[in-house]
Amino acid sequence: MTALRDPAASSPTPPSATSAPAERCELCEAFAIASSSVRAPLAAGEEIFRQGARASFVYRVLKGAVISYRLLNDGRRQVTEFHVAGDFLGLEAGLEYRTMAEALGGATIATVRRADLARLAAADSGLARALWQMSVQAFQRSEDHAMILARQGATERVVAFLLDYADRLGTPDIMDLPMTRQDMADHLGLTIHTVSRTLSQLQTAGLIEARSSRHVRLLCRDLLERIRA
Amino acid sequence: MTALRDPAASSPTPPSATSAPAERCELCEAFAIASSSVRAPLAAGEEIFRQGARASFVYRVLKGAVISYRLLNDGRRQVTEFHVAGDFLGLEAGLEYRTMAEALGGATIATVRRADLARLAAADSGLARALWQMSVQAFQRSEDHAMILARQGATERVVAFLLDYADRLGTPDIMDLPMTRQDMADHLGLTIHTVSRTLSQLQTAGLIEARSSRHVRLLCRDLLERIRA
DNA sequence: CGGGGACTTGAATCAGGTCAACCCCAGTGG
DNA sequence: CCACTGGGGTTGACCTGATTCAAGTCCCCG
Repeated sequence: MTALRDPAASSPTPPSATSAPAERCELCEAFAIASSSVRAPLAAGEEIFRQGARASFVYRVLKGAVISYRLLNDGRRQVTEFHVAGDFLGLEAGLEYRTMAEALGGATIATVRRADLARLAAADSGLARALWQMSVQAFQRSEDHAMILARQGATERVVAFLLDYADRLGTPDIMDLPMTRQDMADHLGLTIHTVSRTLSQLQTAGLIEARSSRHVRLLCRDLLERIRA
Repeated sequence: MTALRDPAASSPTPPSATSAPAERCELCEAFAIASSSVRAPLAAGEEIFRQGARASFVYRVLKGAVISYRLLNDGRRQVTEFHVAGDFLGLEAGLEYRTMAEALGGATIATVRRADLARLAAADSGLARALWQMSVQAFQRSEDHAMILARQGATERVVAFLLDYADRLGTPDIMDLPMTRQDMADHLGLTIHTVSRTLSQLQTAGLIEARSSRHVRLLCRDLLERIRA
């Protein structure tokens, strides 16, 4: 299915991208050891993998951001995660990818064959453990998210999203939001209208400042933290 | 919070419980090999482990059911999962348990030291893989649940719960619900009232039959499946 | 300049929460 | 044996907050 774009697209990008944090290094090493290729920057909306396709590759975001979402049979979609530089994708899949993944903004990603990773893991119990930990982390993130969806109101959801996203970016006070309001809404279980309204209210309340609709500044982090509960 | 009740309550139960399904056998074997102990049947509400405690053990439900939930700082709780015979608990934890776990009805559980499991897994890449797969499954269940919480209405949530629970029990048409309405509500992100009302509506619609409040019969599985979307 | 997509905002609507009353039943103690 | 109590459950009336419907604005790009 997935029209994987020409895999050896060349364009020899400098191997050291700016921002990728240095943790999770068992896996980073594996990415270095296994025949990893770096794809040219992807255009916004460009597909990385497709829900239901055989999960043959694992990816890492080097630059930019990636959205992953599931398509429901009734046509709606649920955005399960936004991935930023340093994050891995596709690790938690079984045989098939359970989500679609596509680039937001001009993302750059690295690719590793799942089979290569599995081969390395069979020999290296440390790597196996690291892979396991990645899934545990994904699970815990998902549970945290479920908790927000189950019990929190619109304001809490939006604030939780902003704080969480900021944290993953290294807690900048001002940040760029590469996703649309619709993407946020589909992530938070709200409508685009409610998200928009809520952001407006946060701004008039003086908690955030929106220089433009995609550019937000967090003003009172402590107050925001308190809203998150 | 909940006082731990006398741990060695005795009452030597027959070791072969009825229902535990035979899949996931790498892990079952590990349970057999590692110094596994079987606890006497637990009374309803009896604590298995506590949120925040060091995760030294992994458990398997042999009989009955177990509820696990998280306590929020504002005092509310989110029920993350109901575990039935055959299910494992505590595998997906990091260093500490992220949830409370306690027995519903008279559950029997087996216990294995985490350290023993880790030791076995370091030597046996098949077991390591099985452990990893368990976390992946937990993750996927959590994501499915998040999807329901994000987008579905009360009816869909309750129906999804009934069908899912029935599936885990081996898809019986009639089943016993060992949890309270409050437990269901805290799992589904609803109030006890809405759960109760919804069940009543499902009954008057002829989709289920409630012999008593804890005893439900699913009448039109196909219709119910359709509601689940 | 004109068109379209992303975003915002107001008014009406409705699903689920809140408040409150009530039932049912198992224990318990007089 | 029965009255009392308390927890679980059901149900109605009302209220609130998010969705829906419907305009509108902003801005990028041709």
